[in-house]
Amino acid sequence: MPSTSSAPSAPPSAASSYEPRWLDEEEMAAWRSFVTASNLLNRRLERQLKEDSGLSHTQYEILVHLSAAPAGSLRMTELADRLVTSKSGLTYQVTQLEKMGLVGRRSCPSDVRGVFAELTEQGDEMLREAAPGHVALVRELLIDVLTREQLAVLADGLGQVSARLRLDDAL
Amino acid sequence: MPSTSSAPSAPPSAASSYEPRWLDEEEMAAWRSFVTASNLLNRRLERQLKEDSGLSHTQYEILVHLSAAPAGSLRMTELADRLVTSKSGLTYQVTQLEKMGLVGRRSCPSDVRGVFAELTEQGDEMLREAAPGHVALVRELLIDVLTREQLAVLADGLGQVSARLRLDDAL
DNA sequence: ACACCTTCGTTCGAATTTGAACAATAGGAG
DNA sequence: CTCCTATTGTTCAAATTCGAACGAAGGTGT
Repeated sequence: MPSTSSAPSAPPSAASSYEPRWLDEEEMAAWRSFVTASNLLNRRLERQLKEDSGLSHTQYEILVHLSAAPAGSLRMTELADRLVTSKSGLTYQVTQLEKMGLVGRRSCPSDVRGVFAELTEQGDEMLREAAPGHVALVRELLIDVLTREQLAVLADGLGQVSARLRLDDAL
Repeated sequence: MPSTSSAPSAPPSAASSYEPRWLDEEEMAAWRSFVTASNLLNRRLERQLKEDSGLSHTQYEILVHLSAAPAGSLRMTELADRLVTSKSGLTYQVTQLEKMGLVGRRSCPSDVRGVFAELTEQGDEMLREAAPGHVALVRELLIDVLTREQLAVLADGLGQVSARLRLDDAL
C-alpha cells in the first residue's frame, strides 16, 4: 500500500506550458493537514451543536458575533463579512433565527436601506446554554491538543493569511 | 470601537451550572484565525477553480485523491473517508463527474456491493490542466505567506488534531 | 436639482450537502 | 450451513448555500 495520504495538489507528470512550483513534501503536509483538520473539525462541531442545542455551526456563530458586538447588533453586511458568508446566505439564516426567536431585525435610523440583526433575550440565553459544550469540544479537539507555542504560531500565521485574504477581497 | 474580531466562543457573563474553561485571548485568537482563514481560503479557491476549470473544490479534490491512488481508483467509502465527506455527498459528486466524463464507476471483483470510482483519461487531463492554477493560488495565499517553521508547526499540530479526530470518528 | 455610480438587503433558481432509510451482501459465531 | 450483525452504495426529502439580478437609497460631482 502506498502512502496513506493523497496529494493535495498532485503534480501530474507533465504540464503543457510553464511548470509551476509544485508543493514539496512539507508544504503538502501542511496544506493537507489544514484542509483535513478543518473538515473533520467542522463535521464534529456541527454534529455536537445540532444534537445539544439544535443549532447549526453557522447559526451559533451568528449568535456569537452578535453577542460580541455593541448593543448585540450588527448591520447585515458587516455581519456577513465577519462570518465570511454570502449576503444571501446570511439573509436566509437570520430569517431562520428570527423564526426561532433568537434574533430580531431592526431598521437602521441613519440609512433606510440598512438592517440591524439583533440578539434577543432568548438568543442570549440560547448562547449561554450552548457555549459551554461548544467551547469544551473546541478545547478538547484543537486547543488542548496543541502546545502554547503551536497555538501562537497558528494565531500569527493564519492571522496573517486571513489579513492578506481580506485585503485581496476588498479590491 | 471594541476589538475588531468577535469571540469564537463568547463567554456569556454567567452559566447556570459548572463554569467551563473559557478560551483565553491567545486561544481565542488561534481558533478565530483558524476558522476565518479556512473560510476565506475555501471561498477563494472555490471561485478560482470554478472560473478557470469549471470544477468545484470538492470535485477537484476527488480527482486529486483518485490520481494519487493506485490505478487511479478507490472504493467509494474509502474515498469519502479521505475527502471527509458524507457517502451520499460523494455519490452525488461522482455522478456529476461521471456525466462530465472525468470519472468512471467500476464494480469491485471481490465484493459485489463495492464500487470503484476511477479517474478517466479525460479526468487526468482535466487535473493536469487545473492543478497549476490551483497550486499557484494555494501557494500565494497560504504557503508563501508562512515561514518554513510555521509550515512545520502547521503540519505537525494540525496533523495530530486530524489523527485524533479520525480515531474518535472510528468509534 | 440632475445624472451616475455605489451600496444595501432580499429574492430567485440552481446546485450542493446531509442524515436516515433501504436493499443487497459480507462475515463471523455457533 | 444458518442466524445475526455490520458494511456498502444509493435514494430520498429537507436544509442550506451561492451568485446573479433586483429595487431602493446613499453620495458625489457638476
